[in-house]
This record gives sequence, structure tokens and C-alpha cells, in this order.
Amino acid sequence: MVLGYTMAKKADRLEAIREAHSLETETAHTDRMEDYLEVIYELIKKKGYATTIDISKYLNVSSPSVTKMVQKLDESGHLNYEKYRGIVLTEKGTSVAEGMHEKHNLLVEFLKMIGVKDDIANIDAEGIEHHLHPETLKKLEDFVKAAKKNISR
Amino acid sequence: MVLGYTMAKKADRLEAIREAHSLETETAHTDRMEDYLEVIYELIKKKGYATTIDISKYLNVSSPSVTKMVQKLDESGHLNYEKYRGIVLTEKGTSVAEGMHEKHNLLVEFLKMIGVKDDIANIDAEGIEHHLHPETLKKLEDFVKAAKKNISR
DNA sequence: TACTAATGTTAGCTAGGGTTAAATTTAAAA
DNA sequence: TTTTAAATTTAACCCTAGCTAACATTAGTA
Repeated sequence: MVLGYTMAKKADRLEAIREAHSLETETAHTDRMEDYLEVIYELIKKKGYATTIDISKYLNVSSPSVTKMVQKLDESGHLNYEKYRGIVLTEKGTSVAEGMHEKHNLLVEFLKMIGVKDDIANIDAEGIEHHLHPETLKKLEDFVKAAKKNISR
Repeated sequence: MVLGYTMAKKADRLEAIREAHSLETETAHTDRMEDYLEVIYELIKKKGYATTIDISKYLNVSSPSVTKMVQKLDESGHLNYEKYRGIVLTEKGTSVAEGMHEKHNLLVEFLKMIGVKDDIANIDAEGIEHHLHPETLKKLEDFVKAAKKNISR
């Protein structure tokens, strides 16, 4: 019985990998689109608008890359884009961006909590935030909340 | 002063995003290569060899994709590949794969610890494991160790 | 208002990783 | 041993996202 259990666990590792790579996320948007939306959202929040150059600066890409992605995000309904004029996030785009923002905050909070330095926490959060199951987010949230309570107790 | 601090934090968010996307990782291998190496490693560990079909199955890709990537991993020195004959991981490839394996284990352990269910923990670990700074891994490791001690206390 | 600088966009190309269809090699069965 | 089936590889293609160079538009200054 113990052996059987061990075997099952071993097989699970490969099964788990398979499941992880079979996810039909069907999100209708890519990780990269999320990155752009997040930056656009933060820029608008900070200065009221998001220019091609600023977006390119914060994503470390060229301006033509930005233009291209912005056109794509316009077509997918995440924002409204008028050539040479500007960008406005739609409700859809805002909702995606806010989701990223919250995930990012939660992750940074947690990482700092276990002692990761600010800048590294931010970098890692940026890398991780695309890949978290809602359940994981929920548990992480609970954990952070509980830990905070413990500290203040 | 308080305002100044707040402003700084707001600016930091965008700066953090910028840093995260400017990383010159210079790892000489991509995330996808890591995925393949991990699966190949697990397959070899489990059955002694890794076939094209098995790899394709666990990564949910077609067999031509596997062949192509295996050729690439051969050229990069992560494995030795002989057409129609088989694959042997080199030291370099093994070391990358073992690194992934360990990161994966650590992440799953942590996620389960905070209450994430087994299968989801595995899926998320798979998504996250490419994006963790060594410092973050270290802190996470410390955290898990400490938590374990607490439980058994 | 006219001219120049800055910003934004288009065109054309690259690399990574994926796919299907067709060809090859290996293995198994008659 | 010949024939057939399964596994593997090659060929030819697609898509995402990036880049540089060239072009267009807007804004700022003389």
C-alpha cells in the first residue's frame, strides 16, 4: 500500500506537468497583452494618459512594438485607440489591468513578508502574476491576512 | 514628507515594472527549453528513457515540435541526441533539470502548506518556477523550513 | 505662419516555438 | 524475410512579438 502510494505520487509529477501545459486558458488575451495593459493602466493612473514612448520605456521595447500591440489591444476591445491621438482603456481592459494590479500587490506583499527585498519582490511578482490560479490567489490572500493579524496581535 | 513617500512609491511601481522587463537573464536557455528538460529528466528517471511521443504527450505539443526542440537542446549541449535512437542528458542538461525539479518541489510544498490543492499547486508551480530570483527561492525555503518546524513543535 | 524637433506609425524583416502533411526509419507480425 | 504499422523526422508553413529604417503627424519655436 505504501509502495502503491509512492508510485502514484511519482506518476503524478509527470501528470501534473501535463495538466499544467494543457491548460486551455481561453482567456482571449496573452501574457504580453496583460503586461501592456498593466503599464498603460499605471501610466494613466499616474499622469492621466499613456504615450507610446512612456509605454515603450517601461516595457523596454521599441515604440513600433508598442504601436503594434496597442492596435491589437484596440481590436480585442481592451482599449480604444486613435492614431496619433491617444489611448483609453475600455471596461474590459481596465478590468484585466486591475486584476494584474491586485495580483501584483498581493504577491509583493507576501514576498516582502517572507523577507524578499523590495526590488526583487517587484521583479518576481511581475514574472509570476500571469500564472496563478484563482484558488492559489485566494489562499495566498488568506495567508497574508492571517499573518498580518498575527503580527499586530 | 508623507506625500513625498507616497509619490515615490507610486513611481516605483512603474520603475519596478521596467526593471522586471529589462532583465538580461543571459541564461543561454529559454523557459521552454527548461520545460522540455524537466520532462525529459522526469521521464528518464521514471522509465529509463524519454521518447519523442512521451515528451510530446506531457508537454501537449506535437512530435515534430519535440524533435525540433531536442535538436536545439543537442546543439546547446544540454543533451546528446541521436536521430531515431534516443536522448541522453548531459551534465549541463541534468543540472538545469534538477534545478527545475527542486524549484518545483519547493513551490508545491509551499502552496500545499497554505492550503492549495495538490493538482492546482502542481499546475501553478509549473507556471511560476521559471520566474524566481535566487533570493526569493532562498527566503521561500527558509519560510517552509520554519513552518515545518513550527508544526512539529 | 513656417520650419524643425519630437513623437508616432508603417513596412519589412527576424527568432522562437508551434502545426500539418509527407517522407524515413524502426519494430512487429505474417 | 517480407510486409505493415508505429514512431520519428523533415519540409513547409503559421503566429506572436520583437527590431530597424523610413515615413507621417503633431507640437513648439523662430
